[in-house]
Amino acid sequence: MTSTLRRRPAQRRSLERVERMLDECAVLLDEVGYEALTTKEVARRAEVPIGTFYQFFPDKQGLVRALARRNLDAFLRRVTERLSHTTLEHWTDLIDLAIDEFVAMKRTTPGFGVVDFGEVLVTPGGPALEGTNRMLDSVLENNAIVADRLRTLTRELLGAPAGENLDRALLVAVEATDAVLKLAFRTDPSGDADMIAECKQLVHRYLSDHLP
Amino acid sequence: MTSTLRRRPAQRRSLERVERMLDECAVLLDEVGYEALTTKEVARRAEVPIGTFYQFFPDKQGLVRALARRNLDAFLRRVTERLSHTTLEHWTDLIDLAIDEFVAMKRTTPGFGVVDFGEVLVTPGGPALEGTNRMLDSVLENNAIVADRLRTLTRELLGAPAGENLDRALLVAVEATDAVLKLAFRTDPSGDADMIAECKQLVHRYLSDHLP
DNA sequence: AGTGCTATGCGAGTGTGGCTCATGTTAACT
DNA sequence: AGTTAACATGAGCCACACTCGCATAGCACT
Repeated sequence: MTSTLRRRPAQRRSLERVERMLDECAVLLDEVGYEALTTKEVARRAEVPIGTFYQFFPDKQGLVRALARRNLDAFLRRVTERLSHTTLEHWTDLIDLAIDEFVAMKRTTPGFGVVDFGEVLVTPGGPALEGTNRMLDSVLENNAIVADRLRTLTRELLGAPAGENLDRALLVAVEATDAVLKLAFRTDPSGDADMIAECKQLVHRYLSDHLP
Repeated sequence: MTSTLRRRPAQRRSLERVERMLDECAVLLDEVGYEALTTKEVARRAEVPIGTFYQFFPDKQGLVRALARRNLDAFLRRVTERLSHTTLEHWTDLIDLAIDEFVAMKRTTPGFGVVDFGEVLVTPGGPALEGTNRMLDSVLENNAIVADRLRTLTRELLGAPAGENLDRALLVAVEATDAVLKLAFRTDPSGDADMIAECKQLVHRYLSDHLP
């Protein structure tokens, strides 16, 4: 995939700028939501001229996509980090750990409540004429990345099981988890605890068909 | 809830116009997606002046929300219709029937692939300043309506079971189903059959904790 | 230090879309 | 026929996404 950025920031200054823009994008998303987010305001808050903004991001969606990507990286890093301090008894522990980490990020990482890994919006541009929307593709890909990582971890944990169906099952599980957790946070802005528990239950039940 | 329409069309002409606008909105969604959809174009295709458009719909989101609502009504009607021709053996048959009908609508109803019951987008406007987004609320509500209907049907089918947990469980199930089916249609525009099967499996497993 | 040359920084300006509102038209009732 | 209220209309307003041509900074070589 071609990078989500137009120009990859080479020098320190540019790199900081890109980070600042992503930071401000995140807090603005929390403040006003995706639709009301304006590139001008992001640029203004990050103290970057609008022209420069467009040197790095192809468009508004590109900005949000880049943020989603950063969120994904952070998530995987945090999960890996916690795994290095923990010994898992059962594959269900892995699931629970991942869900807990996701929930923690929902609560603390700015903007994560709105975009997490990318599913803010919005539309597959059908057989569209032009400018078809890459957003959903990126969700697909991002959730697929999570699923892939989980598969690897599961393999490591359990020796070497897994028909090819496991891949699909994990993807389904990730997608379902994503949706239910979103529901949990819509129901209760701090994350409905009962629903989070239900989410774990859902995934455990489902995956027990595919794992020991 | 206050109606999604500004003015309820009283006369025949107005009613037809509103229907036409929703129809054109649906096909446009398929053609260009949500972001690229313009109110001007919807109005133009429906042969309705833009001013009149805004007599009925509060804004672009209101239009899409109204379409989502119409989709929901159609879905419930179709499910009810099919139920009247079928005798269910088990509650799983109900689930399967609902899923099949949803899939059928994804395949045939214009715009349904993009908005179904409303989750096109987009954002909860945080503690936003103004114009906070009602879209997600409407998803919440719409999926809750589906869940509620399913609960009633289940009660009828099984006599009278069900702790209060069943309500939550059904909501979770609907949300998860929605997400997985979306995945199935992203993976394969005509609806990945294996994934649809997995979806049923997911829900069966999960709900078997709450139903006999 | 000076001269050319490329990469990067910049923000006024352009096109377009969402939405309004002043005015025209029809219906409803007396 | 006359009065009034409801409805219809589209030119125009404002704000936003995004561009483009000029300015500046960095660098290489003399």
